[in-house]
Amino acid sequence: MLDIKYIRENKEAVKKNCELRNIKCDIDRLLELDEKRRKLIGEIGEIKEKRNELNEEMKKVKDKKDLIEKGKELKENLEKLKPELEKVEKEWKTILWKVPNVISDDTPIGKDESGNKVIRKWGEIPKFDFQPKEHGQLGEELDIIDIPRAAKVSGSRFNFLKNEAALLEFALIQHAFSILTNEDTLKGVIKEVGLDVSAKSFIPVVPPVLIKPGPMERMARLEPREERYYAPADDLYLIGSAEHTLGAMYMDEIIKEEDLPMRFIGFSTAFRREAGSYGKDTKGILRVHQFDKLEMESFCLPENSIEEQNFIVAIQEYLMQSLRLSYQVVAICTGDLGGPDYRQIDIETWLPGQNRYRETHTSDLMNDYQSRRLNTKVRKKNGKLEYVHMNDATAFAIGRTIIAIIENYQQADGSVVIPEVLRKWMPGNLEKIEK
RNA sequence: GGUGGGAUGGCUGAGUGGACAAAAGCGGCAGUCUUGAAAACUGCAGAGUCCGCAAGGGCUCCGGGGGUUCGAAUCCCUCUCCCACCGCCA
Repeated sequence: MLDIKYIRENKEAVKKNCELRNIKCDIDRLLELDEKRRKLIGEIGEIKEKRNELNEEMKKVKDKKDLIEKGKELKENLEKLKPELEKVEKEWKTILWKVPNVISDDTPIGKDESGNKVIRKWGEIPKFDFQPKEHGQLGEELDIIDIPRAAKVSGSRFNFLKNEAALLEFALIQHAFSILTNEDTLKGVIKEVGLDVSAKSFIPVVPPVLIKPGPMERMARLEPREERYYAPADDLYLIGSAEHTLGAMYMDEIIKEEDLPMRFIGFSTAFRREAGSYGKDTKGILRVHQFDKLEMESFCLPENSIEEQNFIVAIQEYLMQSLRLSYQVVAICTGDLGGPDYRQIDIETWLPGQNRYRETHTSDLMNDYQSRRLNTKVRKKNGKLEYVHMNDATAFAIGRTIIAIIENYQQADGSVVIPEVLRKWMPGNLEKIEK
């Protein structure tokens, strides 16, 4: 959420920001409620002040009868105002939590995803001297992806990853962990793109995949609720990304400045209901209810957060380059940005089976939007407290990365070559997936 | 699932109806001493929110919510989490 003081002082800018982002938010109503709220807080404060004075007197006096009467009267007045404040505050908070984040200067203005801007491309679009197949077909022919049987036992949009596909998943995990936990490798990445950030390595984590509604809401990730799997018997949600539990890890905590940046690389399954995406990407495993993902989460000082995101994107690119997959880096425009985002950058990877780029990575810079809700702060060296800035980003969405590998590395004979860097993580240094 | 014990500031921990924003210790910051550091000594230090240009002042906060009372860290109810033991279990 935004600082209410900021909204008070920048009413028009906040309104315009909502418009740019296609998010409906009644800012006038919010400020009207804000005024009421402050007035009530003042009135209640005055009554309580009187009550406290009365209590002081009470200690000195022997005959307390009159004072107790006075106290009762104050109590009555107080009881009248309390529910009023509660009501106002509830609506106030509901609107306040809906107000989207401000945006970075370099976020493109646009209505919808058509306004997104390609910032750069890497790699050649591969040319085949045969008709390249889609991953679904390849997966079936090679007996590495089984969708029909998954449909039988779990329903649509599920899959069994088998044989080399299952092994590829673990190879990708090992590959990513070996890079992100190695400070020297990270130093190399920083040097190559000329950034000025710490090379501190990422802490590997396997986080919980169920989360309580409170922390989920404070991550600004509970909505859209219809997108979440929910276990009512225990009042828990299944996470849609490791970000949800990783980001909430330090809620209600104060981090020391010298411990920042704090970087995590989490591995977890991600669960998505994909409500409202009927008929979209129904072939293959591009859009599924359950997939495994490696996710980066970073907490840093406010002044470093843009550079931190640039670093994170550089890591994403390094990972994709290591697999020799062609991609484009896309700056997401105002109309397509997630509500909590200050700046969002996606990576889209070339999929020969679809003959186009598809999203494989996203990188969200939230600034203090989440940390203000989560109450995650940093104690600066001068003793002052500030909200930390938070970044989250995909390292590998494993399903989609496997799609990219098998489609880009397919051969005329229907086999798939395994990217060189992954072979050492495959049993027997496997080079090729064959029928 | 059962029984018992807990949750107090950055940390440890005292506090069982008005004296308590809360002892003490550790840690932090500043100073004295020192060539410098350590030690010792002295002093300063919670967070949130509201009013105010500011100086300053008010209110709230002792795990969360509710209640009793003129008044609650303290009494009652409830929830959550933690610890110990038992049971079950990968």
